[in-house]
Amino acid sequence: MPHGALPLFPEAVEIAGPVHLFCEVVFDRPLDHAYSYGVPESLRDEVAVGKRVVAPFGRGDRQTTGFCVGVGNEAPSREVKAIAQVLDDEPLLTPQLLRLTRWMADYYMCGWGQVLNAIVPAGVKQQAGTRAIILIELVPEMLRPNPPPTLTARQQGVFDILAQQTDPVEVHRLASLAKCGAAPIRVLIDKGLAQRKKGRIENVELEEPATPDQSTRRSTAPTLTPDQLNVWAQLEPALREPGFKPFLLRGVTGSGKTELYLRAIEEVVRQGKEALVLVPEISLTPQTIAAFQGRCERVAVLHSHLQSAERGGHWRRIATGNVQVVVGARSAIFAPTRNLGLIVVDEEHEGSFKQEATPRYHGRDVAVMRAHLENIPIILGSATPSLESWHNAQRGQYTLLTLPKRVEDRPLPHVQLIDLRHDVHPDRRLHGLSPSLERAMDKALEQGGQVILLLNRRGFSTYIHCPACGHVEQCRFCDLALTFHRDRNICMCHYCGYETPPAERCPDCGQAQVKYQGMGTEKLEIEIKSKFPSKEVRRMDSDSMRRPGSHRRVLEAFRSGETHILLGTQMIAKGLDFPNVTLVGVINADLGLHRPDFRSGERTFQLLAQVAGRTGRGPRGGRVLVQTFSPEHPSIALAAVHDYLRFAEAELTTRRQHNYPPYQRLIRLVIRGRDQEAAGAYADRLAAAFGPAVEAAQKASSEPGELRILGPAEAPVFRLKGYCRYHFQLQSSSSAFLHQVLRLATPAVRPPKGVELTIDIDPHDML
DNA sequence: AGCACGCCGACT
DNA sequence: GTCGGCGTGCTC
Repeated sequence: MPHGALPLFPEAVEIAGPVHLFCEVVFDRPLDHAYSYGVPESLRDEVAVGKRVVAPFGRGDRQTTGFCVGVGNEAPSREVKAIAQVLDDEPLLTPQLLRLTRWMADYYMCGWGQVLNAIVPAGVKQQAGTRAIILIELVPEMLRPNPPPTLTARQQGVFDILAQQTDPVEVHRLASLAKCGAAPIRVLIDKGLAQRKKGRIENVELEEPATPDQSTRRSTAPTLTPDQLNVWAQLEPALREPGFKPFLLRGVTGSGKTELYLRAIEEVVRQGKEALVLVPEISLTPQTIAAFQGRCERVAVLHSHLQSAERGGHWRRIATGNVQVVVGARSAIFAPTRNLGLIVVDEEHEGSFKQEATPRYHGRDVAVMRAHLENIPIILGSATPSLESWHNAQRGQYTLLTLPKRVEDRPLPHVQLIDLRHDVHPDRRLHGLSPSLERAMDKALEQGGQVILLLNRRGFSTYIHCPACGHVEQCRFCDLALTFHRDRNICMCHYCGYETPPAERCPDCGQAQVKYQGMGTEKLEIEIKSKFPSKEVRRMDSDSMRRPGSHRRVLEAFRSGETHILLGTQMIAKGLDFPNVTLVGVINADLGLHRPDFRSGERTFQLLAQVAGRTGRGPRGGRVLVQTFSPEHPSIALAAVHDYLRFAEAELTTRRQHNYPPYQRLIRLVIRGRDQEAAGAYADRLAAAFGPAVEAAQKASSEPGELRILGPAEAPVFRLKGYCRYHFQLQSSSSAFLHQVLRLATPAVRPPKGVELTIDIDPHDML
């Protein structure tokens, strides 16, 4: 029956016989379509789109959990089985999320059920943090027995209490309200006057939007700079009416992007809608959170370290419309908002938005698709936009908004490149600090400033090397050198986590004097402490930040001025805002540059720009010293002069030359197996299948598709976690054509036992 | 993915 | 003779 239509002859509906109900179910399997099931009479009131159901699936009719993605009464053309159970009281997904995940399954080439399973938090599926309760309500007057049954005084008391209630009451509460036991309630139900209803309530008290201290709460909005006003003038109209409007907000560090996000959020919240803010996990600091909580009521923060019950609680609060602003990392894009009005993706260029497990989605790209499906504006913000987004802005897909200057006209810091080929220590040994950087630190500290040092490598030494035979200690499972961690006296593989105690002598030639070479943050810390013995030094990397709260403690000590020098990995490059930092030193800008990855130049530029932005945020100004062996490299030279535009232009030119994104689409296939022969043979079989698949795809499509296939080749790191790995790179200007070729080629050539094939759409990690 | 069916090799 | 390897195909 169409929703809202009243039947002309109510009794006619009754005699139309039982309307059979059917539902469509998707399972957590790499299957690309839904399966139809019948809905037994007993479940017809419970079944609903977005709930999970249990159904017999496969030859053995195994009871399998799946998501119901459709309900209807049109009988399927084939015979169907019936669902056995409905698992959820309420749908776990909104219609918008169902559409979004459907798109993801197609685009990222995996099962719809796999996507759904991955995005619904475990705490929601287990209904952790809630418990089932029984609610009692009166039977509607028309349906009560006639004549009315006689009631005892107790039963009448319960009845009267229920009559006063507007909502169903929990049994125990009802008993205490009526000052009786369970018996009179049960009798009331038996006599047909009251009925039971299933319900579910929160078990745990959610930490309420951590009431921020009064100083930050409802902090007043600062006056906008002329640049900000200009951006706001373009943003505001888009927030006032529906429509998919993507914006790319490029604002140099310290230019006040966050203030614009906040205004935009306040605007949509005022309209009674919700806002969704995606930030990189690493930026989800107390500082960031406070910025949002200070200006918005009812903020839900989704960190990755939430307990599953907490996460489930937030999800339910969002689903019931009790949250206005959701702030979170990648997976927060799946927050089940009811009436979304705006999406913000901060630090849009960050690689951590890409998930490196199935479904291998990119949070920013999913965000853009969600905004499109919800018909709402989206703001992608960055000081150094990804070239994908930049290209989209250049060709008018996104509206470009620019904040070219820092607030209060503070200059961007002066960046000086130190050529490590010439600027060496008098003793000729390689130190972390060049003489120039050491002098600059002396001066900055002397004047009461603070120093941040970036070294994007954790551990003590990055390789262990025998000077006699040249042997380098490698991971047993990977083609990678082990890093020595002095704190824990262990050699460790940073890819698979393999650990082994340091060898006394070279395992190859028996020589006793193995050298611990290459500089990591631990070694740098020791060097700094010995060179600045009177100063307080703190290190921040994933090793020293293991304990909960250590992050906050280190940052507080730095903010208070107790710590003078803060050194660390890229963890310290993002978002920190300390006005007293007058010097930033980059120990080795080249570290990421020579990786076999077409984005290495982009990443280097972004990292330098980010870390440079950590200084000069106060009235005292600041400077940046960047140590490098390749000062003429465009990523480094242009970062030094804060010239994103020229960098983007240069980088886009090379991307075009090599048919890399954003000009062409890229898909990477990785084949891995413990047995090298089997993996290699499969890679060859797959390669042979591409020819016919391309031909078939060309025949099937109207426009001629082109495709470049690189591979099979050994992956840059051939052995990883004990697997031998081969890979392909497929490039084409048409994403649809790439997908089509893969859909034709891969089902025909299935990997043998022990070999796995991974399809990575728009890959980031190329190792 | 998971499971059943089915067709070939080395064991009680 | 059968147990069990894995390639193949299907799952409403």
